Amino acid sequence: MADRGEELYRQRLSKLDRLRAQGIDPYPPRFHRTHTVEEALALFTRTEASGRTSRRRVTVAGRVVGLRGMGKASFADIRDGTGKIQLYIRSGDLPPDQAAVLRELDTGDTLGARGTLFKTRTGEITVRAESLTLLAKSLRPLPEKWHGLTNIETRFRQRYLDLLSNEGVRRIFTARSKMISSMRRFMDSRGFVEVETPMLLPIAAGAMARPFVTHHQALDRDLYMRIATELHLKRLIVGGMDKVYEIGRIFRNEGIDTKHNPEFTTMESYEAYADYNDVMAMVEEMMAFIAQEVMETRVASYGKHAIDFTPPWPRVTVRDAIRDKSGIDIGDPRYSDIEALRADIAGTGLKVAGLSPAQLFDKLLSNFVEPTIIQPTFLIDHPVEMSPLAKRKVDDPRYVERFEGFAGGMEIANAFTELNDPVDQRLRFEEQERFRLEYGDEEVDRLDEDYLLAMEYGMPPTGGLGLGIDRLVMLLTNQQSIREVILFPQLRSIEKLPPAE
RNA sequence: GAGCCGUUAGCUCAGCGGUAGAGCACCGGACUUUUAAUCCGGGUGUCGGGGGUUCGAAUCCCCCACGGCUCACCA
Repeated sequence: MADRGEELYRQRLSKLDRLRAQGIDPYPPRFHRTHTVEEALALFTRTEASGRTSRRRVTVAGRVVGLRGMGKASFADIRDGTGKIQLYIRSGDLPPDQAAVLRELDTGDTLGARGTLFKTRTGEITVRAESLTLLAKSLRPLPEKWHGLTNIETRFRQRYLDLLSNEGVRRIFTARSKMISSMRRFMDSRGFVEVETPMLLPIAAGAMARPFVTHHQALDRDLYMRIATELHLKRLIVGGMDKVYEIGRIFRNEGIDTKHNPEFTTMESYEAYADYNDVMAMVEEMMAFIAQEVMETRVASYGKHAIDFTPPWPRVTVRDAIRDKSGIDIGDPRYSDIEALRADIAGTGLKVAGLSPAQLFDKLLSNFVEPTIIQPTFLIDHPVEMSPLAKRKVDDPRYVERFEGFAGGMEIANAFTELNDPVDQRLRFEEQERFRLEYGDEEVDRLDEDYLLAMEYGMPPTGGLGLGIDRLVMLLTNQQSIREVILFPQLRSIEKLPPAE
């Protein structure tokens, strides 16, 4: 970056020199303001309303985002985290030793100002500055004030510029923060205990995904970044922590697109003596609660749609949904031979060569069903092959007690009545390992002996939940790309190539 | 991983085979209630990188990098 904007950069460096020559520290260590911008504006409004004529004195600070010189007077707009206020600066009002501050001032600088509040002829609340303190000189120009910063790559690579110039971006991340707080309040109020479990693991299990590999030098062994928090949370259920949840980052070594980032945030919860019906009811309530608290409505605008989170959400079995949308009944006895199912799916034009049974079911769901689900809906009772950690249905062991919550065409929740039969669990993991060998499916779940050991001590009947927070934020802030709701989304690094010979 | 589109000044963009442009920003000057301040003067550039075609390339062709969209994989 140092080779760009060289001219502007040099100009500002020489301003630093001139300031220091005047005895002004362009980066002083501290500055105490008496009011935030928001507080200063409120103070004036209150004073004015009470009919008092005395002018209130404030000290405010912020980044200079606008500068209008008028000869011996200047107007500067400064912005802090709470808002924007105008300064009216008459050079004659300033102490002589501050003349250089005004003379060398640029947009982008951080400035402190003391002065009295008044309203200009055009009705804007303004601080008439008696004293200016330069707090941090900026050496780089801000993005253009009118069009702002729109280049998507720059917005993500230099997110601070995006946040400075695009008001809506700040709102998205404020909403994200509020949603997570709101979710915590909801879980805490129901007696859940928030916990933290390891991110570096000897085996990446608990979900179907390809993991990142890393290496521990002292142990001299490879470790994996977690792909889910599931298995550790269930160990805590075994240990008698009956209601636990974790909000945290997980990592999946897969493609990047508008709905996927390699690291993303989930909330997983496990509740002893609950089943998937209880969890479904909790998810409905939680989503409506968060939407109401953060957006002050249960109906979110998403693209052309209005998504209504009000409970109860429709419940549709996976079998019915697939049959209605694709005409294929995965419960047909003919499909006990998986090749018959493969042939029929191929008949719809989808590519199915080499796919495992779980991948075939997923293909049907993701192509025929998921994109059509706009309003919040629970798809329930998945085939056992897709769900190695879920308990089988008592009346039909080909299916499990599982649900996925969909809205806006995206999966946002995945939950089941947890499998607590250690013998069946071992068989399921072994079946997954067979799928891995037979179909080369790197994304099947992995056998985790340490987890099986925990199960063998006995886990009570438990309802578990995984919820994608990034996608939830997308839905509630009306964003079509996951990169818009992650402050620093993954991008390729720019590597400078040496000049060709 | 594949296809399509894009990359020009600090920012937002035009130019698409014949001397590199505009607005904002920036620099110099005028201006004591402006607010996209205004007025006068100034263009600050490896046209993403490399190679090729051509008398001549920002412009046409090829390769590469990065980004966006669609698809594939996934949540």
